[in-house]
Amino acid sequence: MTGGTGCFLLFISTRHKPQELPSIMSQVRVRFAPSPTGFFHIGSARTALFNWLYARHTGGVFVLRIEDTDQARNSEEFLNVIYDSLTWLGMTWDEGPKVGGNYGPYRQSERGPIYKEYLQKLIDAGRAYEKDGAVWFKLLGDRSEVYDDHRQKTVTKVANTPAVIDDQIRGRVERLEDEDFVIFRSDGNPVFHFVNVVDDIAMKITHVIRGEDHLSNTSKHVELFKAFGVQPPVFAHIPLILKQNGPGKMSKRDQGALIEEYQKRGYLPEALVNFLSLLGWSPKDDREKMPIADIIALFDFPGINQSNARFDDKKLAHMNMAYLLELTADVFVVQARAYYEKLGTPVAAVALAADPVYFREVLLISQPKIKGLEELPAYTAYFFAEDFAIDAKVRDKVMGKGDPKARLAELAEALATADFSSDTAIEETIKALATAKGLGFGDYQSVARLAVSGTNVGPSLTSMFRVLGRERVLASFARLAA
RNA sequence: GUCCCCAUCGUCUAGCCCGGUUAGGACACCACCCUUUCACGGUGGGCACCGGGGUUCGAAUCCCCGUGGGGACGCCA
Repeated sequence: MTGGTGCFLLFISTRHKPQELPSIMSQVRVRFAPSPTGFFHIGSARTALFNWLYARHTGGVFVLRIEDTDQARNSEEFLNVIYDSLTWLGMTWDEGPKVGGNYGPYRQSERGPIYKEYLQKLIDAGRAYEKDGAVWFKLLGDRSEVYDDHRQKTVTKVANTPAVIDDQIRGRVERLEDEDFVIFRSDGNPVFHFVNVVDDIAMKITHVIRGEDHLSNTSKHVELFKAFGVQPPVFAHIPLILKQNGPGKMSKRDQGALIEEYQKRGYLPEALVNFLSLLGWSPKDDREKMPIADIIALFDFPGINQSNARFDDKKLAHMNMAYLLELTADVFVVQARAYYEKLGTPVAAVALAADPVYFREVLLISQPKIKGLEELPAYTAYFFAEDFAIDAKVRDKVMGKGDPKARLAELAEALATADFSSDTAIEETIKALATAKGLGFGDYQSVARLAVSGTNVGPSLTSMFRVLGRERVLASFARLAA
């Protein structure tokens, strides 16, 4: 699924005119560089997605790099969550852990010698010095002492080296002053700013697409690139995702923030990806639900917004329903069974133990009615239990109007000899009965539905009858009448 | 506090760059239609250019200032 060529890219990829785009003639190389310090959340997934989409759009390479330089905060568990979530969402990486590549290793904890080598370059150039046991990067320019209210101490600002970022989304961003910063900790481990830049150089990254929270780091990174004598990559700082309620950006602790939660709840990855792609990006026409191939074809920097987007779980649920609705019967059943298997609850176990053909029918008559797979167990529970509960409120309402017991008796008589082989056959039976009695379908429906399901919502009544079969339908009638 | 980014319905957004639109779509909400409940679908409705100054015949659109929102300010990433 390749999109434009290098030439095409030059033409369309700029909001502001870039001076020189590095590596513009060669293949695009982007990277997603998560740190395994917490569960994989919506914001990370969206950053990964935009990188992945850009790689696929340009026919470039999507690199996965693990930024695990902070030994104290990393864990293998979180690493696996990252792999699993990316895979589940369909974002396969071309280079990185598990798949390899020419610029490995792809875990920073394994790249010590490379960092030492690059550090030596800075030392040789007189751009690194030691202080308090750590190694600092030395900025060029006029230095002045300033009292910092936030940190409540005097700091040294370095000016006269305006770092210019030519951002694909923000335009030209300039920073007049900065401070020297640590690149190697006193424990000998390198720090984010340093490894991030070194690896982008070593891995020949051409475009850095990341959250806007990194925009204020970028001047530091640009200075580092310059110190190494390397043209910085193209930067694209994408808007952040704000939490649904309350102030601030979405974080791992927020409701609905974790990708694995959606996986557990049976959301379709295609729906989640489609929804995520629309958070901060627009195809500019009125299309929203789109196959991934179309998103890839249309995705590019000019379509990315500058303002932050607030997460909306209702819209995600709607997107999920739209995808669910168009699954073929076979795929839907496979997905639903997988969901039940992972669920592992008693209710799920009962359903899975039932006759597969029966289970399949139950699923299929429910498919057009539900918003998500997670509704299924409660929605269909009565299909798998003889003694399902009767909703008291619904019963009082239904049984309090007209003569429902008489209707039930009439319907039982008619169904005793009726054809149960198809929905239409059952429908004809009920309609004939209603006509004969001078009544409507609705007069029989509510009480019959209450009898077979214990509630007032569910699949089409005739479908339920067909799937349940005559015996169970009549038994439930008798139970309600008793 | 300092620095940086941003600003169209409640929310996601189109329109802004290249001033003239009944400011469009989607989610959510309301009503009606369809209908065998509930959904789906259809039709219609309410709902927005943050404020103030400019520039201009004319500003959602260009400029400035406010205000508001977001981010960064770690030997975290």
